[in-house]
Amino acid sequence: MPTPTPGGLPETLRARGYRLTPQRQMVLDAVVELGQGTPEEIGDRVHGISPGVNITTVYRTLELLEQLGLVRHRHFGHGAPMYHASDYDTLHSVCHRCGEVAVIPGELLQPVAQWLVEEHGFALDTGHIALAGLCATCAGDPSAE
Amino acid sequence: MPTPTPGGLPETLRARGYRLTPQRQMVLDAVVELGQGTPEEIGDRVHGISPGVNITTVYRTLELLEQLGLVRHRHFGHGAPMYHASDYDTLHSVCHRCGEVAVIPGELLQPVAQWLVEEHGFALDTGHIALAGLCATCAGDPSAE
DNA sequence: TTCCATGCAAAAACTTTGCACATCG
DNA sequence: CGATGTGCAAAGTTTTTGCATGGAA
Repeated sequence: MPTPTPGGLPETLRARGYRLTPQRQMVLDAVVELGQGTPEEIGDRVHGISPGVNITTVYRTLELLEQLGLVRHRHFGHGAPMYHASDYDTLHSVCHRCGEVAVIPGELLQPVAQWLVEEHGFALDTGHIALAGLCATCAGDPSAE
Repeated sequence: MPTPTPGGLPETLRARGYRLTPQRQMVLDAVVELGQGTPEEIGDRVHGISPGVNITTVYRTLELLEQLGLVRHRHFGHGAPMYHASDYDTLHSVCHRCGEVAVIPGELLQPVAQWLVEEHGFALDTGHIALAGLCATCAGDPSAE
């Protein structure tokens, strides 16, 4: 679901004394266009436009963009983190077994979030982790590999 | 909270045609005694008893024990997975910022679990991931590093 | 005695770091 | 022009794999 590129990158960077570079713009664009992706996937996408961009730069840029609040990352349990634009902040479920990912309504965790704040002062970050378990297929068919 | 060592390892292994080895017993013991730990932590503990045991064996054994249902692992968002005995299956919250971990009642996710099964046939595994967010300290004090 | 399991070494996957050159402002 | 950013190469982590030897049954 590629959302239009946010216009705020140049301003956001300058406001904090950072420079606007083509690489930074391309990485942000890639994240937005992909919806979400691992650093490697984002790098691959950037390479499609500018093959010279180094994966190191992708890592450094993602870190910077996250600091600036433009992107965030989340973990699906295993492997590399998934980066996504800050506005694409959805709750997911992942299947342990086959890796299937589904988007689920974040409001589902609303009561949990409320309990955590009230009891522990803990501010739940709904989008940061995916709920793990077994998808319908894997749960119903324990034999398959 | 070290629980007494479960007695079932030899039987469980034999029942599936696996052999009982000192390494397997030591790894399981270490997991139980630690409550939970990363493969490295578990390896370190085993080394305290038998320095020759290779970390490779720890990885392979944890995988086997998980397959046998004797241990499970969970992710705290970042870094290495935490292995724990199957009966130590609790829900946790982790702070993004300082890493603080708290145990929280698993029943909190009961409604979420129910919704997931009914709507998607998805069997939520409550203990597998920790809920991420900011602890009271970090949430209230955004300046600190 | 016969496989299964282990140790060791090397590779793989993912990230980080150091440094000289390039480039934004 | 000067400070920041990038590419490149190398190293760091964590985990996996291949293979010959060792050990449980």
